[in-house]
Parts: sequence; structure tokens; C-alpha cells
Amino acid sequence: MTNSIKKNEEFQRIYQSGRSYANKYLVMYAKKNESDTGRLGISVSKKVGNSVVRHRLARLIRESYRLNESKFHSGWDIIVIARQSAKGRTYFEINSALLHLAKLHKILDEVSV
RNA sequence: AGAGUAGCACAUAUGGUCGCGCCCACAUCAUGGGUGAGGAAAGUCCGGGCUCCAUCGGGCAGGGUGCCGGAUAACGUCCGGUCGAGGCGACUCGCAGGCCAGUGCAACAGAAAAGAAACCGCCGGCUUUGCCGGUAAGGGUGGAAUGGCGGUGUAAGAGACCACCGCUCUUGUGGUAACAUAAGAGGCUGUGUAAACCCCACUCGGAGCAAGACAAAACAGAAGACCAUGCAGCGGCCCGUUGCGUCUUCGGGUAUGUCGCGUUUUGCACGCUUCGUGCAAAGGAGCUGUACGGUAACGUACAGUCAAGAUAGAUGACCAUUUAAAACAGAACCCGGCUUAUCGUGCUGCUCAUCAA
RNA sequence: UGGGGUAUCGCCAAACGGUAAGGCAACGGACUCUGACUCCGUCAUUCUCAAGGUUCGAAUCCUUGUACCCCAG
Repeated sequence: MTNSIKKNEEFQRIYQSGRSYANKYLVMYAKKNESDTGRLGISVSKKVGNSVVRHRLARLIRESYRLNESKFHSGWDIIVIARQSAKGRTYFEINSALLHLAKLHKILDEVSV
């Protein structure tokens, strides 16, 4: 069961104190939390597209995180921001972008990479 | 077969694996079953339900609509008709009341743009190289110039007079009406603009589910009764109405949560009993179908049915099949419309022209 | 989700239905040995966010759309 980051304050705290990496399609903020379960927050700006486009990107990111959750180190809060270029990308492109960023953050299990 | 015109329907399939929201089954977990976006869900341009404001009342101001009749809960929507414009036609489009209630505006050009007018021209006269008078037929300007064409007439002209057309009025006939049509009369009565102010007719209180209701940490006030004037408040203003002072009483209320919220209410039965399920009845501008009435919009009756309900927000991913799996696009209180976006299909009515029979 | 507003030159902006002001910037010239300051001139080019309509005539009036901004937890 994937926990999600909901409150605006929590987003702001992670933006302030977390580290960030970015690639062509996504931006990822990450911060170690006090619990031993991981949490995911997704942000898609209105500039990316209309409601259908934004929902689809959020679903693709959530699906990708869900299928790879076991590979992530536990106890990290992760925020993923979709960029404008992510509009119209396929699942596989989003998935590889997400794993690439996780690798930069060094929060992936080395065995599974 | 071609060109066109009007309308209707569908609009991401089927199977497999993994996953999400809600509901149900079991005390819970696990598990199983059911169910899960649109024709526009969009824009928010109108109308209504619902909720609160103040019990929603009266007047003024302001807004909206605008050929006629009907439909509807209501509408700026829809249906039928009239008139005007376009098309050979099927048919389409039209904010289509009133500038003889009043007021305003009409740049530039033009002599003159609205209770007045002679620039050129034409005709007559004279004290003849110019002035006076007559004249709106002709020229020129303009979007618009005193109804149009022909004739009579005249010095030249003029609805001054005549025929036809147009206009206005009256009467008759048809139509619920808009209006159509016939006859007669007037004798022409100065243009455009009301998506200019305005007039006339009808109509509208304001805000919106982040409305609002309930529970309730923090925090200290809150409610009721009585009384007089001023002040303050209440959606533009006024009438009107509420609070501020004194006394009495004890709850008020922010964060937050729940409800509102997806068929609702009542009764009975059952269960694991502040809930849920089943059955029955009533309600719903609910949905589907049939019949009847109506040209139609729509109405009435009967039968069946209850269909997503999230709350940082559920519908997704991959594989296979097929030529391909796609356009525009995602419910957020709920309905009726309008407008705008849109891949690819299917069906029906009608029109025109050609060919064949 | 609901409510409200704005759009005119590169920027800031004005404008009664009748030729789209002005300032800054830019460009050209004058002044200067050179630069700044100052002075003179040019700059909306078929057109006021876009498309229709009303009107003789539209930035202005009407309808529909687009983009951006603000408010309400």
C-alpha cells in the first residue's frame, strides 16, 4: 500500500530541506523521514496540460513507483514533479526517467539495479 | 452512380496478468462478489431546484427579454407560424417592437444633413460682363438629398395635374394573432441611427455546497427579557428591521471531524442494533419502454428500473487478437438548455441534374 | 470548484462611435576631439488579444472564443 504526501506544509518542508535531481521529463525531491515506510507525492502543474493530461501523468508515475517500490530504500519521502516535456510520453519512458532519478539520489537497492 | 440538404445513433473493443475508489459478505485481517466518467463531464453564457441572508414584504433606482401563438418548473431554450434576406430546389439565416412621445448624434465631402436651403445649371427681368426674381427636372458631394418611371403642363419648372407602382389611412374578408388579401380614399405627408439615451409590454431580492447544518481541543464570552434616543450594521437607496445600555440564564465557538453527498421518507421484519439489509407504501421536473392525445415542442396513463460518489481527489499499466485501438476530452451539490472542441463510422427523409429502363 | 477582473508599439499607458495622444526605449541626424546631457526627425501599416455581427463608419456597442491575473480552504 503506497502512502502519499498530502499536506501542502509537508510538500514545502521537503522542498526546503530535501535534495533534488532532474532530467528531461521529471524532477525528484527526496528526504529521509523518521518512519520506516516510504511516501510518494506527485505534482503536475496546470501548465503541462489539461485535466486529462495531468491525471494521466500522475497515474503513470504512481504505477511506476508501485511496481518498483520494493527496489526503493524504505523511509524516504519522495516528491516527483512532471515537466512539460513529459506530456504524451509512454509508460516506459516515464518509468526509466523515474529509476534514473532514484539512482542519482542513491536510494535504490544496488542488487536490483 | 453524382452533387447537395436536414436529422438521428455509436464514439477506446475482446481476453489474460498486476493495481485503485465505493458497496456487500464474514468480529478483524486476508479473501470473494458487485460496481465505477461524457456527448460534450468543458466554457460558465442563461434558467431552475436546494441552502443561508432578515419573516422576503412595499416603493425608487438598476438589470434582462423584445414579430405572433404555443410548450415548460423556468429560460435569452424548444416547437409551429408570419415577415424579410439567400438558394433552381430540398432548405438555411435573422436581438425581427416603437425615430408621426421626446432628446441626442450624423466626422470628411457637399450649396444644403433637418422646420431650413440656390454652388453650377435652366428660365424671366433689368440700370447687362453683373444684380434681382422664379425653379429641386439635370450636374456634382455623400452611406443617406424631399417617393419612382412616363405623360400633361410651363418662360423654365414643380404631385401643380393624370395613369401605373410604392406609401399612409378607412372599410370588408380570412386568421386566436403576427399578418395576408380586396375595394375605396388621401395626394406625398423630410433621411439614417434605439447592439444612442429613451418609450411601451413582460420580467428579476442577494449570495452561493469554499452555500449551510451538527459535534468540538484552543480561546473567553454568548443567549433571552425590558427600555429610550443616537450611533453602527443589513445585498444600491428609502420605508422597514437587527445590535450597542440594564437584569437574568449558561453555554458560545476557531482548528479539526461528520453530514450536506447520490434515490429520499415512513412503516414492518431480520441482523453483528446511534447502523445495514429485505419487503410494502408514498415522493422524484429521475431513467427506459409501450399506448393514447397533439402538425410539433410536449403532455397523460401503464409497466419496468434506481444507475460513479471521490475529498490532494478512485477508472490505470503491460501482453495478445484484429489494418488499427485512436479524436475532443475526466464527475466534485443536482437538473433543463445554449455555446465551443472533436478521430472514425452507420442509418433515415428530402432536393437537383444526367444516364438507363 | 465557485466568484471577479485585464488585454492598445519592445515597456508604461491615453483616447465622445468620426485621422489611435504622450513618456521611456530603439534608430537616424545635429552639438562634441570622443561619450553623456540637450535639440531635431523616424517608429501602431492595414491596425487596438482572435473571429463574427450592428452601424455610412467600431479600440469603443453586441455575441462567441483565447491568454493572463486576483479573491475564497
